[in-house]
Amino acid sequence: MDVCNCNICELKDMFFENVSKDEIKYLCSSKVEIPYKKGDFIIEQGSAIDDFMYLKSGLVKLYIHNDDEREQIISFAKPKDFVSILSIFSGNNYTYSVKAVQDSVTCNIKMSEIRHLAETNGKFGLSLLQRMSKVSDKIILESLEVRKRKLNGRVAYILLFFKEHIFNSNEFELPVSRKEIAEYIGMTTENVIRTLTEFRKDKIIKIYGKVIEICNLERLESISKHG
Amino acid sequence: MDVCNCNICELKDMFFENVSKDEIKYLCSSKVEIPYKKGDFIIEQGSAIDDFMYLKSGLVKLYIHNDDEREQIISFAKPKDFVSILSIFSGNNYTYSVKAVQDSVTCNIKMSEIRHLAETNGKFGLSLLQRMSKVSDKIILESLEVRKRKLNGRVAYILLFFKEHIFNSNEFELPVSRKEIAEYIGMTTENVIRTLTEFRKDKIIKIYGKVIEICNLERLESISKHG
DNA sequence: CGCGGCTTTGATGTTCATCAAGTAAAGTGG
DNA sequence: CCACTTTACTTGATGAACATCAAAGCCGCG
Repeated sequence: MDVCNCNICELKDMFFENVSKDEIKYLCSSKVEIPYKKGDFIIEQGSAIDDFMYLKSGLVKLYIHNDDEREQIISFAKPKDFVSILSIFSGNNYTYSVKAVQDSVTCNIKMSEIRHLAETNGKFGLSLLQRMSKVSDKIILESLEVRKRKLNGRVAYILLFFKEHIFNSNEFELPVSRKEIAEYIGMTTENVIRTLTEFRKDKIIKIYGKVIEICNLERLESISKHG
Repeated sequence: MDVCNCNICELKDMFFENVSKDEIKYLCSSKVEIPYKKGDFIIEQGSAIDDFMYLKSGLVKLYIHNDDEREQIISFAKPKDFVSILSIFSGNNYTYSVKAVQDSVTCNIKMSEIRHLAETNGKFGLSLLQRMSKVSDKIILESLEVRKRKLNGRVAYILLFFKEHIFNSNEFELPVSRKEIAEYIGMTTENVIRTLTEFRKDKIIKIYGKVIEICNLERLESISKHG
């Protein structure tokens, strides 16, 4: 697609099916790619919503910064996911922060242009609605999944989440700290560690620092399901 | 607006600003109003998504039916809220159930027509996106609010929720059972009751069966904030 | 090298779910 | 309309699950 100088942009495939070459050109001419290092802020809670952001590579966390220094992780976004989700069509400022947990690259398009395109091209608007809807759904349903589990079930759940949705392997390097796991599943760091240790003692996983190897997948799945 | 035989339909005001009279006529000609009695199913989890539903009056709960007979309440919808939210643009079947907790009336429009209108009228599509986005936001942020609290904070939170968002009064009849409160805030029925009793003993509220009177609003707000 | 953040383990106490048992209220069928 | 069944509500006792506090080792980074 030489209408766009971005050779690996999946946006086209994903939800621009109904967008003409001219429209893609229009969007792409203004798009900006921004690289981030691990730990960099991508979005700071409270800042103005100017861009529509999409993750090209890496891994980021979406989280809320509470008054009492406690952070709550809402969700992780992986390549091809939207980074701008909550609020972007309904508010002027971000209600959450986004930080890179791995080196990442975002693709940014001005919100005004997305809005304009949605207004003038209904099919595009509808695809956008579908995508946004899917993202919100996933977050809400995942949050209910986490909530109904006890601690060990939650830890098993997030390990399987990384295995299945991020790394596709039984062995992987945890991209997040124990503290961040705790902030995602709503528990304390100490208890996350204790649970991991328990899994190790029960020979369900092996732990080499940040690297986790799942040894007994069935047990882990069973714990995730039934506690 | 005599283009529509429905004299109190707020849809027009809310997100049909950019819709022509002909288009409103088109939508309204096919719309159906359905009354429900308290306890009636409005949507059953798993059923096909055919209609876009909007609550005209009453109060409903959106919830997930888990395998183990445990229900998790996702959210309550009040008049002018959308009843169809999750999945409706991204899936074919409902991932949740909706039940009337008070006598209610919904206004239903065929999804195919909403889709068609969104496709042909970009401004309408964009308003719809805004509304849907706002709903998802609210659910996600509320769920984080609940999650970060301890039991007494959660009970205080839901009492304030009813006071502020549903009844606008310090005295109201709880529209839900203790069990349903428990299913919403993720605790057991017994502990919800115990907490209410505690609030009563501390003279923060008065309880007459289903009727709650908030006597010490500041205390209740303080508990909701700081536990 | 030393500081700060992450990790780990243990001890302790609080919070909460579970079990049990009884009362009250509300729907059901004769 | 009343006996009957079911569902909602309430209280207490118990133990499990979990947070908190404390202390120490580890690791990366300036």
